Amino acid sequence: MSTLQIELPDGSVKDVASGSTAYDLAKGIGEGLARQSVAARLDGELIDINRPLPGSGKLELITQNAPEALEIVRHSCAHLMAQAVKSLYGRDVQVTIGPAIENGFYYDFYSDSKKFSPEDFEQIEKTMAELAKADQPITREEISREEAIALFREMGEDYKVELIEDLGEETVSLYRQGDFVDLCRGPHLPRTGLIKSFKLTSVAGAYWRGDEKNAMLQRLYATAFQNNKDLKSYLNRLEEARKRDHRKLGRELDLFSFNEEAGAGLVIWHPKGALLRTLIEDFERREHLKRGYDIVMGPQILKTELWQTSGHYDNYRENMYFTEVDEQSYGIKPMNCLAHMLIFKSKIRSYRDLPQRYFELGTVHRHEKSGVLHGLLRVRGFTQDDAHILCRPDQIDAEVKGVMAFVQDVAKIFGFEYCMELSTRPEKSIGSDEDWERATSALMSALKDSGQDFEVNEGDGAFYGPKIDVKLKDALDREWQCATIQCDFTLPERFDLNYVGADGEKHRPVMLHRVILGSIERFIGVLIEHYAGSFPLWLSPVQVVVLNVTDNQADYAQDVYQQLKTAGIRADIDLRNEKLGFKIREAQLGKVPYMLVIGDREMEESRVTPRFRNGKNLEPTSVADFISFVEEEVRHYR
RNA sequence: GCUCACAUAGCUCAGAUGGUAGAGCACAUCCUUGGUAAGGAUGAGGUCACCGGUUCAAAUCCGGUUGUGAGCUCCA
Repeated sequence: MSTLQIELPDGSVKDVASGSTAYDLAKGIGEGLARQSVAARLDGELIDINRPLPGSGKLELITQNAPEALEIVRHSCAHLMAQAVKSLYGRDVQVTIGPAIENGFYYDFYSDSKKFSPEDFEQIEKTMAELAKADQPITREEISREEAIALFREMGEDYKVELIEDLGEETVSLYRQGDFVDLCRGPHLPRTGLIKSFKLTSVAGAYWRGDEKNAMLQRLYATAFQNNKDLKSYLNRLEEARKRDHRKLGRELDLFSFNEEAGAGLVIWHPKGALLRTLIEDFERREHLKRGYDIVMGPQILKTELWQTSGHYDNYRENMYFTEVDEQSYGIKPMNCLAHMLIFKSKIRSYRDLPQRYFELGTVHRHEKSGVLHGLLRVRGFTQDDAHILCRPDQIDAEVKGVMAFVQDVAKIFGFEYCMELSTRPEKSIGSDEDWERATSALMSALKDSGQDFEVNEGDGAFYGPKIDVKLKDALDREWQCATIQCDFTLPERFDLNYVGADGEKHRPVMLHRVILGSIERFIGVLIEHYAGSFPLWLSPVQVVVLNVTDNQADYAQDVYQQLKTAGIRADIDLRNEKLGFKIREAQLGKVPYMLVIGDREMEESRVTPRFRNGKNLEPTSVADFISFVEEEVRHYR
């Protein structure tokens, strides 16, 4: 029998007999290690702990608590769930696929008789627990493609048969536990007994292979962890996230609402929400003017012919709203670029005038599919902090970098973590290969120079050009695209934009579309969850509320309130005939940063006692000092 | 758009098997003048999302529409 040379992480090399498993090797080092190991990594590739080592190489044992083990636990748990479902429903349900995902795993089932509902979860979980407790060995085997097809066809698993047929491999691997067998690449845990902490979380529809033309499957979502403590802390985190859901906080803080009669996906901003939005918009105008942008404004509707010129009519029509008056069709704008093009075109431009940076808080309407609407994060009418930069090709680099610096400054002010992605040419697109190539490499080089890590999404660009996306995370760890920088060689062409170069000839400018916050609506949605509704002082719709202890201080409280209002501070006053504790509770629930408590003591000394929303009282202070304090905080975006 | 689920007072929710509705909070009035997260009493509020059907009778059963939620697909 031949031997394999296995190098361990400490650098030592062991000779093992061919046919040995990583488990055997671990056992040779120590019983405890063997028991703790759930898988191994041979030359970077994960393999089962009890699979004969396929060759010589560097071996690393993955122990139960290693981060890589979690994915294996979840994948094996997906099989366990499928086994439980099959044992409960037999041939009424067909298995398809079940991978591990970011916070757990899912398994898609097909059935025309069984409809899963959360009421089924308990029984499935119970069966899973029994199967786990039985500590069934999980074994791997390799069989030929024909044998596998015959096997799954015999079992009535049509989806598995289709998978194998499309796989194009001569042999496939199967995993068995008890009477359950699944087509799988692995790796898996050696025994079901290693699965200890799991919970089904939801059921939803999903298309077979993600294609809406295919059959609708039922997806059971679940999660699994290495121990109950981790599972519990994950479930708590979900609970916390639900508490800061912007849809819930939006109602509780009276920021905005939606109305069935007005229409889905159309935000109705209440006074406090509209004020918050105004604060953000004012911030945006200041920041843009500071950075050399010009504020412009375009109309809400433009003739349909113009949308044909731009290509939107051909590529984006199904998302647009149209209206007709006096036999003239108009498109309600889904993007702001058209008017900006017309501004550029309104006179002859010299190369010396470039770049032109047109900024607009542009309200757009897009007919999003009904099923995708989601609070403020996905709506049909929204306002973008949109700008179009028209520049010479040699200016692209500097402009893209300028935008990225802008994004970074703003993300810092709001305290967001973000990640960047580069999206390349999609199938449905306009423009020449050369233009796409040029635009893509311009964005790529700006990204590389910025030193930011980024991912590349092939084929995910806009139809008119490649883009850099910046994504922020919401409370449920979902990523939302906010900032985006899109390079566009096409629209200037279509609109025949040009400028006079140093050589006296006409040249084509390049256009950059970019947003910093993206949609103000979406940004505010993410912002609400980010701050859990407790906005920093500079953004709080109500910054200060004046609270009197008894009617006796009403006049003085009014006077304080007036001083605050005069100083431009967003103040409220609560003179109601209620106890101080009650007023504080209300201000607290309203997440007002500062409460100014005024009783007889304060009145006599012409002072106020500020209370911060974390419950801490500040020293009694004069109104003038408090005002300067607030102004200083606001100046620093705190 | 697709799958599944849901829609009862401003909000959060009760209302087996069909017999025209209830709680807490919020709101109003009165009492209470109380120093850091809920003082007390009384009262007002709903054509049970909308349209149609079954039935002697529908919040309850059926169909459709609208809206919402979880996903899928698609996007700021």
